[in-house]
Amino acid sequence: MAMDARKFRILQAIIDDYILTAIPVGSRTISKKYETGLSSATIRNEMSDLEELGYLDQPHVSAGRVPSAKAYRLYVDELLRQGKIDAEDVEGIRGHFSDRARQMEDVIGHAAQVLSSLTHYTALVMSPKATEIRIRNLQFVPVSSTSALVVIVTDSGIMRDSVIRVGSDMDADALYAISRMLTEQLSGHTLSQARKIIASAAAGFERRQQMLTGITDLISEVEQQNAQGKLALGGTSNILNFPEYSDVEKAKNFLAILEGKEKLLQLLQQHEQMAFTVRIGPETGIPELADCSLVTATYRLGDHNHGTIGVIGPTRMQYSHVLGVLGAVGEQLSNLLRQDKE
Amino acid sequence: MAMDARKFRILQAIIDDYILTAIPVGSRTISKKYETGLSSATIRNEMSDLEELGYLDQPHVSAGRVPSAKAYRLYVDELLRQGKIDAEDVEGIRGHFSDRARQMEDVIGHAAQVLSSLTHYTALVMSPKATEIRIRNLQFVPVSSTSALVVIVTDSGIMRDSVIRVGSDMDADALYAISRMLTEQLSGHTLSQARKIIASAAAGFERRQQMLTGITDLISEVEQQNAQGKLALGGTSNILNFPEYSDVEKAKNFLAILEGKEKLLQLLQQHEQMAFTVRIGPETGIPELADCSLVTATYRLGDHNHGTIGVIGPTRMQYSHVLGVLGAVGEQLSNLLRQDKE
DNA sequence: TGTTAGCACTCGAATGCGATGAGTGCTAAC
DNA sequence: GTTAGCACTCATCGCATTCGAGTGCTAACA
Repeated sequence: MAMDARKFRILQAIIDDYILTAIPVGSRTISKKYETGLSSATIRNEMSDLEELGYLDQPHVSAGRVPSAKAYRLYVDELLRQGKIDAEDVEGIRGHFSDRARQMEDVIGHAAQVLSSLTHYTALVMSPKATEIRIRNLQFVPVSSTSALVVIVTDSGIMRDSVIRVGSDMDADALYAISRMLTEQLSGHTLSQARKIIASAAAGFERRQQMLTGITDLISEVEQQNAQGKLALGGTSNILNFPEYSDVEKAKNFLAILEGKEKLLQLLQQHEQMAFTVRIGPETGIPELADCSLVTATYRLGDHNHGTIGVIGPTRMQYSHVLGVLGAVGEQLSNLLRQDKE
Repeated sequence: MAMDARKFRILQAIIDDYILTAIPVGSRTISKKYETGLSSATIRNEMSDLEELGYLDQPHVSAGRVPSAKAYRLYVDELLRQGKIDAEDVEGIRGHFSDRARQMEDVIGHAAQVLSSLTHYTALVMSPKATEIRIRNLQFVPVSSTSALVVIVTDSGIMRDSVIRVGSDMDADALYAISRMLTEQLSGHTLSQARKIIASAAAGFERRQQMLTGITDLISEVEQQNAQGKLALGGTSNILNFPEYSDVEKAKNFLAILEGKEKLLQLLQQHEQMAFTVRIGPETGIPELADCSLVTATYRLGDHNHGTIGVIGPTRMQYSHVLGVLGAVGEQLSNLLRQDKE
């Protein structure tokens, strides 16, 4: 016995129904609500087969059937193969982004909000992660007589600043001169190259030791932050809208995972650079998310930089809709950031 | 009939017990667990009086009594009056803060984590809010040929940056010259003064219109952000550990309030500059937090700046402990930031 | 050979009911 | 003023019962 077209149609109907209602679906429901020209008895036989094939589970004998992770996998693969993704009103989504949000951080936070309100699931937005960042400019801004703010601008448009101590003999003009010199030296180099350059130059400037280590520290920080990206969440409490999380214990575990962002970052990083990634239940590799699915998409920012947006919800997720929204939001985000860079 | 010393002692015992167990406390419990030399019958009479006075509620006739908001208020006022606040191991807390966290944002996020893990409630940390900020330095950093990053440093040490467009005729040196000029003009002035100065100067520089509005926009943004402060949360899912929030519907409302931070900010702002503020249940003014309490404390950063830290939990909160932790963390935070400024 | 009607069977969820016991309020005695 | 005693209340628990959605199987049908 193998999977045939009819079995597949019935399975789809079951999944569609279960996604909508979250209650185990019986043979009669399928034969009535979905116009298969088949009686409940026939459906029953097919369902029995589908269960044997591992696509359906039965919570208990007198309940209907529930799709298994394997079933969702098949379902999603088919969606992706056919490109059957809900077309989203891109213009409508653009409206949500109308505000000028300047700081990268605001942008990703905002995107997470939009994404969660459009999908009603929990949204994740990770800031772009560059594979190769080059320094464009480095500048000191006087803060007090003995400290200055170092600002680094990179070609991915990411800026980062930090206060360091400088000698008390450095006035604004001296700082500017150093800024120019360092920019000239470092511009166009990657972060790790820049670190080496400073380290080798340090030999000649014992007096400026503290200042130089401040700069290398900052560069490391930029590298580090960039390596793992910043993560913004939206709609964390949305999960409580779903009956599968009406159990407080489960909800707590879920929320705890969201709070300790490490695992999420790990999860988001291990995806290939595919347009869409769908991880269903056990595929997430996190026991606490065993009955959740994670759908992610990438957006681009220039050639070397890409960020990730995603949605976490129950396995019976409205995949088609979510994929559509992710696609549209990702596109908007790419556009927005492109404009922003200019 | 009025409140006398014995009634008060009994009320305290009831509150203590209820804070610990979360189950309505009966007369027998009090007469046995707490060494009042009184029988349950006497306690019963007193409890009846306390109920009449509005300090106790009775969920139903055959259950014990539960303290009312009014009772907690009395209890907390007494704690504060007597200074009966759990001494906290300040050294231990300092250990949590050992990492050098440079950006203000990291600091407040970190503080929220520490606070929530020490109290097991949900923690709020608001960044310092200055009543009067003066500009210390304003500088442009070239980003591309037509855009630059404006960095504003204020006397409260807060920096904010934003990208603005500049004419293509502005090279690094020209930008530096303008930076110097503007810094000279604006340094020492408050943000609103600075806005006016720029506006009046704009008349002579029609060509630089775009650039100048960019700057005033940024100043407004700093003002705005500063007026309401940044808010970090910690331990949002902690609330689910308490039986009063085992009802998913209530938990959802609570978490939704946390997510839409506006109401929280409002709440945190309306406190006087007192060492501690305790708002119990209805006193929060937010229906969704009707059975929560909010305890806040302030920390200082220089003379004009103060930030707020706080904890939200069920009304039966371990007030004494929370007040102790808030005091200690606030102190640590003040120290940390003082060092940071130097 | 595939489909369907019919029917017995299963088992979770809902309902009803009495027992239990924690806790109260009241009264009367100390 | 305090306390022992007692009747009373009412949420909770355990248990039996009913209800019904859904199944699997068999036999008849196209």
